[in-house]
Amino acid sequence: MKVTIKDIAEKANVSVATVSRVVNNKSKGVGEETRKRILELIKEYDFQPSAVARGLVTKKSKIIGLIIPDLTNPFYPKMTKGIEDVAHEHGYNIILCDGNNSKEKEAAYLDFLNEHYVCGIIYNNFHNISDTILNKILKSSLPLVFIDSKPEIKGCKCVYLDNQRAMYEVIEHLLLNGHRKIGFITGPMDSYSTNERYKGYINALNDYDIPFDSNLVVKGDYVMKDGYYAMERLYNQTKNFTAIACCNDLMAIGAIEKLEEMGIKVPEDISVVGFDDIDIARLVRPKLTTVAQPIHEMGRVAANMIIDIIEGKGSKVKDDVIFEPNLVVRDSVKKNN
Amino acid sequence: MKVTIKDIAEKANVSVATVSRVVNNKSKGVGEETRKRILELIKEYDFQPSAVARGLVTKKSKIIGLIIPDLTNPFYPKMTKGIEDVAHEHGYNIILCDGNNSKEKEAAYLDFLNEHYVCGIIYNNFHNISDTILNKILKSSLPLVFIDSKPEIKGCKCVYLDNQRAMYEVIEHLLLNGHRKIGFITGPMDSYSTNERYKGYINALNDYDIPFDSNLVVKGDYVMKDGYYAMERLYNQTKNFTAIACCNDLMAIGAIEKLEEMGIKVPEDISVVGFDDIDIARLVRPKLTTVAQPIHEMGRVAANMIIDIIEGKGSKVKDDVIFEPNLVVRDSVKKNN
DNA sequence: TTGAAAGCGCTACCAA
DNA sequence: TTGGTAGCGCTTTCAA
Repeated sequence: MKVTIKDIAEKANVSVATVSRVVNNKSKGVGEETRKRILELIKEYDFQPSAVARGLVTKKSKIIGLIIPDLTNPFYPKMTKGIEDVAHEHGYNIILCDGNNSKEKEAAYLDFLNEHYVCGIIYNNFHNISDTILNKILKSSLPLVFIDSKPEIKGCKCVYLDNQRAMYEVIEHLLLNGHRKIGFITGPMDSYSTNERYKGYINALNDYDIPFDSNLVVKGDYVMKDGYYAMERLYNQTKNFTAIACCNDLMAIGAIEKLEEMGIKVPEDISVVGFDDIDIARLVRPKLTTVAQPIHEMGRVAANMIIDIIEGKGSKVKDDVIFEPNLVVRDSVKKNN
Repeated sequence: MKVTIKDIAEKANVSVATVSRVVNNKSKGVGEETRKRILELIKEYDFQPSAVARGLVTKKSKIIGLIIPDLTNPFYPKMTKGIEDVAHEHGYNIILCDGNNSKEKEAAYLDFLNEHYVCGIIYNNFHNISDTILNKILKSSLPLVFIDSKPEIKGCKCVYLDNQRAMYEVIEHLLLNGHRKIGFITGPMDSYSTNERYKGYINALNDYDIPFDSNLVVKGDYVMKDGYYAMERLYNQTKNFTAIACCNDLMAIGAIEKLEEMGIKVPEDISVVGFDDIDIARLVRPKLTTVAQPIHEMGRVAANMIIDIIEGKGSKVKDDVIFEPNLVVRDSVKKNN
């Protein structure tokens, strides 16, 4: 049987109110003598206050909900670590929800978190915010910070990378290395970051007077296998390219796998660039040229934001925190000039 | 303002008890007419019952706590996915706690979970169970399943790999390929799996009449960086080896990185074997020979076990479920004979 | 079929 | 400095 505050109160011959006071470290209102006695009892009986009962009264908790698209993409664990680090520094815990790349599951998790008195949500939505989800968000008065995306909700707090510029730099890098026909493997087209990256691709092409060719663009899904199949589809559509930019590293690696299987050498025959700079990027051969996101730091910032909002310091929190990309040049791009 | 069961009851002109009945799908005790009306109101006002209040009464929840050592080791996300899959099929949610390779944090999480009425815990302890933690476990009456370890607690439920045999097969493979001086990079020596793997190493050596040389054994910590430094230390101790077995893939990859940096070729000069068969293993060059754990399946089994226990079918749950390893031969071992 | 009411473990307010 | 107590939102038992 679990020991409750009432048990401790009885043993100590005081009221539950008094025990509550020492449990919550209210400095005043408890005599030194009494406090000591209660503290001892708490230790002796290993009393742990029920967070549930407490939550029912206070409507608060020290739990932050975190929704991410896919745990098995190393990008997200890294982000999660950043969030967890500062959360812990401030005494908060994280409940991690893996949306499994599914809109429905994300929505279900949103409900779940709302039912459980988390004190805030950090939301890394994979797809654009659907009406269902938007509705849930607007209805809920929970503090909310978006990470790795910028939904079109006025006044919402977001931390994200300048994705457009990032992809622009990738394409520019390819261009400057003499590539003219550049394939592009996207993410899901209804995702914010994919769209931004796509714009970066288009803009760079425009700025360098390269005609856009829709045959060079093929849709992917951010997982490795999909990079493999996207590569296959691209190759069936056209063989007229010397480089491919991918919307993430996982797909780039999948694409390279396919290319190798077809006897095509990277980067000698085809150059490939990734996105994210996950650990694997520097471990595969050729080492993957990619663009790094300061993802751990982004996690830290998001966590600080949500905690500020939770603790009533929301006014000093900026709406948008935008991070700059960092092109990491390795060995998967050939100099063509 | 959040709408409560009381609000719905008022709008529907019934008692909260009746609303509660329809919310909980109690088939009998509510008139068809009433039920319909309430259901509509619930939809209209988007009523979500408070899991917290409910938990306070029932002392149950649909949340399973999961403690893992380190999210950034791809092994654990994979396991987590397996667990989550089954959990979701049964209407349970996972609250994921990343112990960050720290005993203290694990202990803190154990407390955290106990305070929050999770209905069960799946625990992947990194280090051996300390007395503090053992105490917490014994005191708590929560259903508990250990995964990826077998603590010495009588009657505890565990699912794990036959680690000893797995490493035996690794060493045997090396031996059969003509290696006689085999280095060994361990995990933390107070971890169950490390110890078992170490025994496997020793046993194989014995069975093949290879003298044990303590200079060939060096301690690691299961992270990539540590493989790198372990390799360095090993090399400083002795240069008299042709192969190295590592207690996980991450360290194997770190070790290879160090070897390459020193101008030593894998596998031509030194052979390296990993453990776990995470995705990266087949992506690095040379492709890593390693031993696969059916980790997703292990997660599924653990989840099924805990749910069975939670739902009172604990008697049909076996104490131990042991999985067999699967040696995956790739390109990181040289034939020396 | 329905309602009234107790009570889950705690916090917070008011009174002593 | 302390205690009494209402009430958080729900489930559950008993009675109607």
